[in-house]
Amino acid sequence: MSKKVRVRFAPSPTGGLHLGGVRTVLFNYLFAKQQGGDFIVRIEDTDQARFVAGAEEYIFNTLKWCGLEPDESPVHGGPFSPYRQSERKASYKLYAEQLVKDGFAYYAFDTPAELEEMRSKFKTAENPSPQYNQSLRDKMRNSLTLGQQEVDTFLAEGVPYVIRIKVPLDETVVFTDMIRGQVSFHTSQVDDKVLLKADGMPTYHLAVVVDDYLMKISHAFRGEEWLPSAPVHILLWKYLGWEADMPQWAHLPLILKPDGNGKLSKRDGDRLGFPVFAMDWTDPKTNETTTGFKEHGFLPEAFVNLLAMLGWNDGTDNEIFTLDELVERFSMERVHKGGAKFDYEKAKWYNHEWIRKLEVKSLETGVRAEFEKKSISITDEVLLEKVIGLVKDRCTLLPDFVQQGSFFFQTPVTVDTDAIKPKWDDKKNMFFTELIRAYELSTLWEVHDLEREFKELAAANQLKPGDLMLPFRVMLVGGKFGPGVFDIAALIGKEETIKRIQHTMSLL
RNA sequence: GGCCGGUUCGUCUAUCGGUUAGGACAGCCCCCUUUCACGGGGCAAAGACGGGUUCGAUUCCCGUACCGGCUACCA
Repeated sequence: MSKKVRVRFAPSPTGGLHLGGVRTVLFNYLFAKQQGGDFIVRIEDTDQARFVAGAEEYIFNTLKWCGLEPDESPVHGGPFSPYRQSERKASYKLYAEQLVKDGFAYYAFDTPAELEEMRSKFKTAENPSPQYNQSLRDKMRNSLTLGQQEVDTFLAEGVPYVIRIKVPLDETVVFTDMIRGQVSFHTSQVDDKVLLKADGMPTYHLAVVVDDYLMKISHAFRGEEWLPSAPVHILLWKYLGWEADMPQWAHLPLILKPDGNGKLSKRDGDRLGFPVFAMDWTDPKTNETTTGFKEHGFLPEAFVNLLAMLGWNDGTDNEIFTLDELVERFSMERVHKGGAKFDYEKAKWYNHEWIRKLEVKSLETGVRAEFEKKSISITDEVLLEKVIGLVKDRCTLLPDFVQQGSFFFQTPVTVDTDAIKPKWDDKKNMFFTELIRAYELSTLWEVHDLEREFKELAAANQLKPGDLMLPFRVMLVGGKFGPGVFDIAALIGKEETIKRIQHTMSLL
């Protein structure tokens, strides 16, 4: 029996969850579920300075909306508690000290000013950013250059220090990435990364390795931006003596800006007018709100679907998948290596397809919420369902339902009489006056009866129905839009239809 | 600058050495629709460049170019 699959998503609560982040969760989830394994969410809140209150809750709300509920997490519990790194703080220090004892790491007492000085001193045109590495560490104040006694004194006196990994001089770190195949780095290019910060918190490098080991993580998926630090992590797995338990790595391609270059950032959304976060996120520090896909009127099914297709496909022409279908079809082998530019038009297309695909019942809650946002309360459940069924094919985003359907629930506030006036004459006036009378007497109020009566009356008045339908439409909905006119009349009822005709005629 | 990664229509992509290089979004045209849409049909649109390997390269190898990532006591 093979080792159980355990995949973790490890967000840091420093803000909202953007597209790339949610896609990483998605792929973690898909792989875990497909393999019958566990999907774990661990919170990496080691960065005190950037930690934002409320961000953790936001992350779990997002996961919930997307339907990606974890098996283990700080809020769901699990056998490897705690799942917050801030609550695991004590153990990281032990492992860091163990590494020092074994000669794989060292104490460094350099102050930020000294580091700054080193960087400017060794900065050259060829090397614009000197690293704290094999050659430079001999010139700094650390337990490699200082005498044992001095180090002990510093430690005893509480002089601030960090623990850095001692990267070997001349080795090649080779590993297999599930997406990229064999990747190798020469250690001369890897710097002595800080493992334990002066505040006693671990850096991501130490924490991710320790936690993945302790939580028995079998597969580690993360964004491609982590590829360069992979050798540090692999060295750590080795130095901690856990090499046999090292997870399989997979570095996911990045999601890029639609225009220009670079990875997609939240600023791009504001700039280009589309959401980049899953849900609205208001940063309590700056009070700035970044809009989300949810609030833009995307369905979670569509959001998950479009994210999955940004970097993966099943090899067929099929582009529409449910979450369950994705779990079934997903394969790491088919995840792309290259980054993908985000295309908002295509994203909207996915939502349109999902609105068409979903049944009226499943759309009801979302549509009702859109109407409520516009202060249109809906009391007639049956009418709502009929309206959704009638207009859903012409809606791309949820707010479109209001545009396409508000006039079913309330009399249009404004009527675009300018669209009628130029061609309005006595003959038409007479026709509509007669139409009101005919409809008043009508006992049947069905679509085809309404249409038949309308056309018969038009013929009797020697008018072309085509010239009359536009005015009729404007009278009923207020403008040149909406589904079939007789469908509308049938749904809003006799009384309301007549009322709207009369009202508009009084304006002409 | 260095290291690592990537490169097929404008965009997302299919292609397991032999194809008229396929699909989708966007664009354009036509049809449907007595509104606006939806929908249907069609058009246009791609293998970065240069070398190899091979009977044959989009596909494999090398180089160049371009793009991206990283180069913090951030993740």
